[in-house]
Amino acid sequence: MSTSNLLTRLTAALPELNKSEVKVAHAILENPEAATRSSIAVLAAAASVSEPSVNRFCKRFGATGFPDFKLQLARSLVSGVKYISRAVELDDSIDTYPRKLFDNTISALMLAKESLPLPAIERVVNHLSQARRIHFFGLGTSAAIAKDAEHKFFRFNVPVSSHTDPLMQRMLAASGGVGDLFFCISHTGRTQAIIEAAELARKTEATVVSLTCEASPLATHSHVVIGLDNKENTDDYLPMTSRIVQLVVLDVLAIGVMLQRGEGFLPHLARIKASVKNTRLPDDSD
Amino acid sequence: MSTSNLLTRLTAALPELNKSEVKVAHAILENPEAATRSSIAVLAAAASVSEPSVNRFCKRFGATGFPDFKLQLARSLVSGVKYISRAVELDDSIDTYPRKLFDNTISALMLAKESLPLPAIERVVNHLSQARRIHFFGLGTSAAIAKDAEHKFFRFNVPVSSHTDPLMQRMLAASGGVGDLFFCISHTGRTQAIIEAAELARKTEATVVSLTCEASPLATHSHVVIGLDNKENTDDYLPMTSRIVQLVVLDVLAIGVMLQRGEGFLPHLARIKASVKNTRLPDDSD
DNA sequence: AGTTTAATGTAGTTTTATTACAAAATAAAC
DNA sequence: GTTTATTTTGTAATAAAACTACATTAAACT
Repeated sequence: MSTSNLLTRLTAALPELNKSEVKVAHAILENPEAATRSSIAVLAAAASVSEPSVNRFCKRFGATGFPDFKLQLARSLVSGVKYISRAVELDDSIDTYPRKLFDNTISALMLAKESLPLPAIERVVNHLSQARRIHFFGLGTSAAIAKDAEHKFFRFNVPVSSHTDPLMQRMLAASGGVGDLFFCISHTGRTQAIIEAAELARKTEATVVSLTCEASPLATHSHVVIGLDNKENTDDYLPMTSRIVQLVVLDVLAIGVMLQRGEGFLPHLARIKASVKNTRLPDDSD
Repeated sequence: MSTSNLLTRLTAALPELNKSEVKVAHAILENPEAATRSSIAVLAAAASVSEPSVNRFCKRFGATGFPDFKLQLARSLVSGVKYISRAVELDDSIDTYPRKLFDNTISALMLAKESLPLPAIERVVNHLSQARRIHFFGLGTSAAIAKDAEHKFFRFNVPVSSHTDPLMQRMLAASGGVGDLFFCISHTGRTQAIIEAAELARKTEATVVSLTCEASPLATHSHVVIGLDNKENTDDYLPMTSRIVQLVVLDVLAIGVMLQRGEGFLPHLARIKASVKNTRLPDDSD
């Protein structure tokens, strides 16, 4: 049984559906709660399609029929994610847009979880734990992600740096050698500065890894690619969900490296954590 | 509608039911999952009662009929596994830990969504959109969050900066005036350097806002606090889910400001987006 | 035991869902 | 640009499921 949220799947599949199926999907997304209580006739009318179209729609999504589909839908709604794909509107209020945003992020994560490129992740974890130096490259929004990655990976006893200056990136890339790992982060995979840095690094003995969108120019210049197919609405002006997914993927990589280090490594992490204690006021719980 | 679990109600009501109703209840409790997928005929047979008995049973429990009852039952069955938090273990493999991590992040977001401090968010949005200068302060992991916030808020036509240097933070804080907004980010709310910066800023005419954990020292030094009660296991050595929640809250704030600016502001965002285009390779979709 | 009341089942009706097939629309080939 | 194949959608008939009215049985009380 699929563990992912049915509403998420519905939204994700939207572009691959035919006309009447899209109508049905919209009718359901419009008011999922009501859909669980409607008969097939009512829903068909709401979507202005025939009843068999609704039935076919249900089967397409793995249900045995309409009643079974309603059941799955009801289950999905319990998880609390109701505002799938419903973009924030200009007339949204404080009572709606915060939850919508959380829901959108949650469903982006659910979707990403289903299509995680595990083999690529595994290979990158191996590269990361064997690297003698790690360089995180990112520009724009990805700069913050690179910075975050630096903060996480320095704990693994490897020299780590993050760079947002294209010149710096080029120079470092050109001087890469065996054991150097260049980790390029780009939402689009089309940012020229990053691509050029990756190209330069590829001419050396260094390893080039990228976290970007599948089948992009950056991807072709990398040894290993963690491809996240990004359905984010780029009309939204503010990059949001894609960034969160990337951050969680970096968390996954960090945990992967930690697990490779094994139990013997935990005291080291504990020491790092203890080192921060002095900078904090005492806590009742500690 | 009753929020309590249907299965619990079923068990509780058991002694007050008639013979055939008890049979039905037992048949359902025997295998609730199967019951949600059975027809009234199948369930009646399983309980060795007539179909109308099953129907009456359903109505007795507040349902409009058998299908509605099944829906409620399906809902009850998932509610138990709502916020599963599965810790990563040392013997986890590539097939388990990435999904666990995503699940943990997802449930952290679901949890946060339920207890969003909406009034505080609203007030902070007002402060942000009225501010003449915004300064994001963060140290350690929160430094990356501050950087991310900077990237998001500079789009609103306000001077924004993020600072990770405690000295810089103190100097800026001390020289704050009317219209200055100091936004302090700290997971624990106990990092001394940040608290001191907040104290300094409070002595000026500036506004101090913090995104931190409720009832912490930093919180007491702020005009407005967005408090996220953080259940993150700090034994995990790597800060993860709390950070994501903070980022999404910042997304919420950014959207909030955007909504206040209204429709007339969208062209401005479009211009910023267009300005990045030249740095990218052409895309087939554009 | 007889009567009343409640509980359960039977059979028929209505609603709901599915299937088989035909019409329409779209895409491909000539 | 027409014809042919393919896909998509709808119509109508069928089957399944749920519900209702009523009959029957069982239990409770006089």
